[in-house]
Amino acid sequence: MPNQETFYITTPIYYPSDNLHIGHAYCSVAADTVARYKKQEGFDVYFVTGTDEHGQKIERKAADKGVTPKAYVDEIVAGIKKLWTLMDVEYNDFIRTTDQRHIECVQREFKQLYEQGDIYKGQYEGWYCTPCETFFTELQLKDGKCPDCGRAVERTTEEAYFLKLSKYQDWLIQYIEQHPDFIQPPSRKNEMLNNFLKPGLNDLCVSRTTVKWGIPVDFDPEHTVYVWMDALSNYISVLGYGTEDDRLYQRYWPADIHLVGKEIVRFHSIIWPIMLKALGLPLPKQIFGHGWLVLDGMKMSKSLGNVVDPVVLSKRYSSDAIRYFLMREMPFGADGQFSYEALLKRINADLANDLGNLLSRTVAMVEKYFGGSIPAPNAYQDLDNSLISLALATPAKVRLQMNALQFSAALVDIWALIGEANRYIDLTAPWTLAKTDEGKERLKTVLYVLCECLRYIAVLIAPTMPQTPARIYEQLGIADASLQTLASLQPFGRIVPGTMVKKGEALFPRIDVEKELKDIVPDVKATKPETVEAAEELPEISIDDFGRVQLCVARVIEAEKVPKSDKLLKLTLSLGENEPQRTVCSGIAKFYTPEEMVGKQVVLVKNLKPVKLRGILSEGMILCSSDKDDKVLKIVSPESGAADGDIVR
RNA sequence: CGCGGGGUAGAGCAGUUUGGUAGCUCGUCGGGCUCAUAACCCGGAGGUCGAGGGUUCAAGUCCCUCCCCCGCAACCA
Repeated sequence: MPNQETFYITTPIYYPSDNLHIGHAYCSVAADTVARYKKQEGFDVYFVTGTDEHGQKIERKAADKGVTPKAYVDEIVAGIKKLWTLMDVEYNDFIRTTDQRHIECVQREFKQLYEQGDIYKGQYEGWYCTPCETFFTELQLKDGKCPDCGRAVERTTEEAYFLKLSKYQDWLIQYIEQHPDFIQPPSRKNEMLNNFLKPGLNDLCVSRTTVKWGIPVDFDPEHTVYVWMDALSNYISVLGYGTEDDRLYQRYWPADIHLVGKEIVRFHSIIWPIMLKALGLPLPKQIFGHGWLVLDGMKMSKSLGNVVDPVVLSKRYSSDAIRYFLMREMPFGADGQFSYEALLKRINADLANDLGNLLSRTVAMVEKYFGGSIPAPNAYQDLDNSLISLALATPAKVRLQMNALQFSAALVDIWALIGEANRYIDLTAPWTLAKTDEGKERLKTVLYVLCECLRYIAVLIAPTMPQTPARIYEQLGIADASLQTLASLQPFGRIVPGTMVKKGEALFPRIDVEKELKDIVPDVKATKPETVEAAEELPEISIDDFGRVQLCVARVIEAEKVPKSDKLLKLTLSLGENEPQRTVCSGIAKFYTPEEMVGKQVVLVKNLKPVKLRGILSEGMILCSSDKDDKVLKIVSPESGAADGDIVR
């Protein structure tokens, strides 16, 4: 055991602000499938999942419910663990960022990095939403407003700690280029290099004073460790890194695979390696970014009301069926379509018709023609040999695909064997053979070969479908565990003749798709809310408030497209003889050409704080009307007769 | 010219590295079989391989140009 090769695989730690949907299940099932496969291959596997429980969103959700954040997440986490049990996701450990072991680990790391100068204290500048008491980055803002409440935000600064990403940038670029397998699939690697690393990294803000629900910086308790530094550390805190008993860490780190969604590849392939490098620790061998399950071409999300609940699905069909579908339907790495129709068709075609029926007809024939006792084969003929050689070749094919995380392709290879076995029955026509004595001798070989193929199939599907193999072995009468391993697939013919089969229930009963679709499918189309959020009403303001906004008439004297921007026009405005001209960038390029803007009179917000947009200083903004979806946009202009510079009120 | 992915039969996809009769699953039509979960097996119909141009004896595959979709980034004062 101590010399056994190890394999450490992780899922992301999920954010328990709500119950998980099928997309999360997809990721965990994939990780579990790999873990099981590697165990089958004889690796000493360690598989970890968990939850990322800190942050404002949870703090607020808990407050809304009138419970403590911990109580709130406890409940969700219990649900998540139940889900994994239900779906046979068999992890070795479940790390919660609220675990004491994790908290201490993060604090130690933080302190070490601070002491060695990789974390320093600076000023964080961001957009602050006062009612929500939250900082947002430029990116998080929605239409320049608070993404949570939709109200205006203001530019503010606070004291914060920063991680020196910039210091390690060149090293990381080189590392990624020298280790082509580090970020997979390759498209993601290119994305990281071109979009983030090569343009240059900004140091990362790793603490907040406004967030309280998090891990305190122990030497400066005003500060809370912020998001990624907290979350990413889970992969080593769960192994006891830095504690007295760090045997797991010693044994399993570095991880073989961090399986993550494509939206967080960035953090795992930039921040995490830099953290580890700074700590002097080895890097994980691979970050694999998988795609999303999309429903009707849209990303699944609560607000769209198109969330698919894995609990409902697993209970209604069987976790094996759902797992099979998830792993079979999408090429891993790319986005995949989810639809109930596709799910049900897969279950019927692949599981009920091909696999289930193959077992059913084989066992039935052994019972009918040989009283349930698997006969000893006679000499193999060409037909037998071609099926046998396919069976023998399949494990290697599967191995190749599984090691590349191509689950779908691996299952296709297994199903090719199933298909050949079904064909074999047709070609050998056992029902005809059974009619003569000579034929019956031949039939012994045919049925033996079929049973043995089914055993192969059961072994090979086990990582994806943990429940089904036992049901196949039971019907085949195979009780010997040593005949249920990958190793037992060499040589062909390990089933002991005389083994008694026993017909059981259908492995996967056929589903009446039409009827089922009517029954189960929540009317996604109907619940897809067109008006997801009604325009939020702003609070009343006084005339004085309004008076603080200085508006005036201005005339466009020059207009040009801002390079590299889809939406911006750079306008030069005249405010009359006595005022200097102003430059304003306006997001109207999709609606107005520069030519048609020149000469137009517009209404300018004169005392707006200037900002740089695309490197151009914009001194004010011009008023426009637009519909809810920003599909229609019209400049607000005074009627003719107004002079440039006139006040608007 | 921001980066990346994609556009192949009604649907979902493979094939593009190393040019050489366009393939798989589902659906559809016809046939076979009766061991089996009305399952299984065989065959047919259905494709200008996003558009245009080029290289070549030969292009889904190589080169150029363009269009469309998606993701990321940027950005909408």
